[in-house]
Amino acid sequence: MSLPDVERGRRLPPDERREQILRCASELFAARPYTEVSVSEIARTAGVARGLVNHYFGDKRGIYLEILRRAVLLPVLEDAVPAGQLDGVPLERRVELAVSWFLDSVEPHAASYFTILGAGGVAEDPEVARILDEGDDLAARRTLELLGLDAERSTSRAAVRAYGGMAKATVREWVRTGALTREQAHALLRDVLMAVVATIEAEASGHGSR
Amino acid sequence: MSLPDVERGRRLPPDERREQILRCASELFAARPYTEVSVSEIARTAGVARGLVNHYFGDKRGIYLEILRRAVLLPVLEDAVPAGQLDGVPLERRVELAVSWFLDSVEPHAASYFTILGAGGVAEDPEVARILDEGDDLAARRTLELLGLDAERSTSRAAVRAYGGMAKATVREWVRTGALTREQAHALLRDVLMAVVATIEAEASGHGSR
DNA sequence: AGACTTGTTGGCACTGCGCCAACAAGAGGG
DNA sequence: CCCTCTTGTTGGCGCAGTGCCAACAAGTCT
Repeated sequence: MSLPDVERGRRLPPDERREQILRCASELFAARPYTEVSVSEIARTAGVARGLVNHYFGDKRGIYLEILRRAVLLPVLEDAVPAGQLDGVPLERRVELAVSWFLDSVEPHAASYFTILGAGGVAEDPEVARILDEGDDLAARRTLELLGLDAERSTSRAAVRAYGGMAKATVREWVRTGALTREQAHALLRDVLMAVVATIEAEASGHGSR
Repeated sequence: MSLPDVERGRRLPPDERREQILRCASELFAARPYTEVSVSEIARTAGVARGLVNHYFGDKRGIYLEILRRAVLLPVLEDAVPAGQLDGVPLERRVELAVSWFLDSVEPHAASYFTILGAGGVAEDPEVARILDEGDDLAARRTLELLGLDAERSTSRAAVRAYGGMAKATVREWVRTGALTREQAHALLRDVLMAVVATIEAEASGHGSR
């Protein structure tokens, strides 16, 4: 499992060391919930003294937050669909694209994603909530842009953020439970996103206010 | 905040004592996340020795699980709509009822609910996951029954469980963030549930298999 | 009132965390 | 090539929180 500790005491440039510890910790947090991963274990895995982890991240929570931040933003940021070449594309096709994009980008990390997010312990921490919200909001903006809707309307974003809750739950049903196939998950998310768009547009035109 | 410790050492029948500790712990867990609540604090609040909490619940996780179980099942079990008197009611009206029922039953506990559950809604502890799944599945069954659909089709339940993810997220946008009004939340959930029903029915008739 | 049941207590041993003073790896000047 | 200075790194200390258990005593039964 662990090699005979590659060269203890070896000096590394701070960035590298930081990154190395972060990688090790990331794997551990992806495999086991927050409380069951000890700082000692992170240090041991990284071949480093316990104190060094605290030195770089201050706090166990600190290193967790950094990992969480990456895990949340990573699927959002990677290969977003270029918004330029979508001018003539009809709404229904855009919805299809949004769903496919989401399922594709989530699939590889899905397993570990839930473990990191689950975090039985610190789930409610306001800082954690902030990071999660940030990720959800960014994803909502991307989605609205891809759909050609106004990403600045706060109620629209709220609706899409809420939709995000279903998107995650659907992935869960697909990847974890296996209760849905990818095709079923896709169909469900597609149909529902169409309904969300319809509701958003009704809200926007019908009541007219921001 | 805390009274001058009502009668220490007083003997109570196990059920009562257990219930009392549970109530105190429940309030604490509703106000602050798991890690930040100590067994000592639970004991102090209940006016009881630390050891007694362990005696009744074995384990800090043990008492948390019991509270979680209640928090998850409570909104599901309370005043479910009597399924008998729904024979002539059209689907759209049933959907309205389902959404109202959900929002009504969740509203009072919403604030503490999210603290106990945590932000993401997905916990990693297998036991925690089991409890959450159980609650979601029960809610999905109730919803399907209320809608007059087959609650035994596993894909239907999966779809409604996924919808539950959006329902929770929507409540979050309404109660916590304030980004949606109750009316907007209602409209959104109603329209989306209609779409989910449509997808379920298409899946059920179109591909026909269980 | 005495003895017995059992709800209750408080301290012990252990684990994991954050901190910090001392250490030494490696670069740079003489 | 050695000495020095910077700073990445170490390991142990004190503390907090947990689970356990043997002693204790409240209340009951005879």
